[in-house]
Amino acid sequence: MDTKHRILDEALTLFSEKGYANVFVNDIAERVGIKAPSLYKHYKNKQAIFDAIIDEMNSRFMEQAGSLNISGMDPTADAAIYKNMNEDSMIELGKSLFLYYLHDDYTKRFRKMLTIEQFHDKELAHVYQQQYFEMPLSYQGMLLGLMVSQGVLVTDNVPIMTLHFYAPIYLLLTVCDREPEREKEALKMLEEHLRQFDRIYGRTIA
Amino acid sequence: MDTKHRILDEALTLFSEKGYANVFVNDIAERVGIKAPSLYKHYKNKQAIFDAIIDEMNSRFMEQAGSLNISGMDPTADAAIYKNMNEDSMIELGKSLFLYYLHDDYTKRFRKMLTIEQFHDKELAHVYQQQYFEMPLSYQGMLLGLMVSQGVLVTDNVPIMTLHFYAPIYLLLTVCDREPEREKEALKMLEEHLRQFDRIYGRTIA
DNA sequence: ATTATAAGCTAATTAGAATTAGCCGTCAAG
DNA sequence: CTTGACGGCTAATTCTAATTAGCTTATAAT
Repeated sequence: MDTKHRILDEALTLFSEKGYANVFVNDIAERVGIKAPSLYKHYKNKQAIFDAIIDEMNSRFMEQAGSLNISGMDPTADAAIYKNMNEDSMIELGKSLFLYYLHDDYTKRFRKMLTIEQFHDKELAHVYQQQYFEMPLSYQGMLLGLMVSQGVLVTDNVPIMTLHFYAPIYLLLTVCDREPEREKEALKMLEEHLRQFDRIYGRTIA
Repeated sequence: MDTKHRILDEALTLFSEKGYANVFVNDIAERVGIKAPSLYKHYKNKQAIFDAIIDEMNSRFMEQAGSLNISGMDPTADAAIYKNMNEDSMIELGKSLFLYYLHDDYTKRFRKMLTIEQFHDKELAHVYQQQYFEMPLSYQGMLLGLMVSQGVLVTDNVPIMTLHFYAPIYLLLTVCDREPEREKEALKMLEEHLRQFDRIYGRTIA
């Protein structure tokens, strides 16, 4: 990774831990292993570093299509997989999804940074909203909707069912971001949540 | 309200909008209608203002016992009320609870501030966790648990049922904090969530 | 070989914000 | 009435952190 990217990388780490205003260009430079003024050979100023992070993130998200989605592939494929799954493998899938978003380094740091900075400007609030609300709900809604039309799940209100699927995941993710030592506990709740979700909306009741 | 409290009040407003580091003591003073150096007649320094806000909040929470609880009264009383309610009045109750936490000035500003500052130090993370996770889940869990033992609701896993009740409320609250103009939309989802929750766990299925 | 460019460094400079010094008026207690 | 605490003000002061200036080296293209 070249210096220019190292800067973004280290800056993101620091911003996600302390927030933009509490990170000094000096801190960033130190981590990268250069002196602060050298940063200016790569970026116009501190703000430009922040902006570049947002830009990079936007392009990553473009490729990715959906953030908190099931497999990262297209929903039709996901639904096909899901259809033939039993409860246990569904839980495994949910858990590995959760763990991916919890541990994937980039995703995680970016999420924490956005959490801190979301109130700074309207645009960031909107990015957050897209990433952790619109996109997961719409993608997962599509997926779960397919499963409903295939009779795997039963409901007359897919969006709310999707909310019931996703909201606990979101909540548990925020818990782990803030107190990583609760991960085990959160995973246990996640598992029970998925099991219960399956029982409520799944084949059994149908 | 005397100057000392006005300072806390205005500081909280500013901190909740921009975060501690982006607020200058000058901004606070201006809002209060005094000059910056005069602040130091009341508080040792900027950090002391922040600390005083946390302290005040802690004492408010002491009185309050539970944050995102049902009526703010004791759970036994709440459960008694809830038992004799129909779906519509339950939804009304849920909505007014949600709106209280969404609009109550102090609660709202404090929540936003904590959201921004939660990663600064371990202690704040813990306060956040208590307020928006432990307390609501334990209080509401007690309440819903009573309803289960009275046969109003049916489940074999009260904590998860509680998570299913609360997580969507929490998610919708964070949506409105970040984009207040979506309040209407969020309220509609809230209502559907409560209706669906009632159908899933409530009398009908029982 | 020469030169332009990229990327680093040290040493200022600038700018912004927190805090301190020190003065003044008010008012309540003695 | 007078004194001391309270709370306010203006004018420094200090600190910190971002940024700029200007020098140096390495390398790649001409």
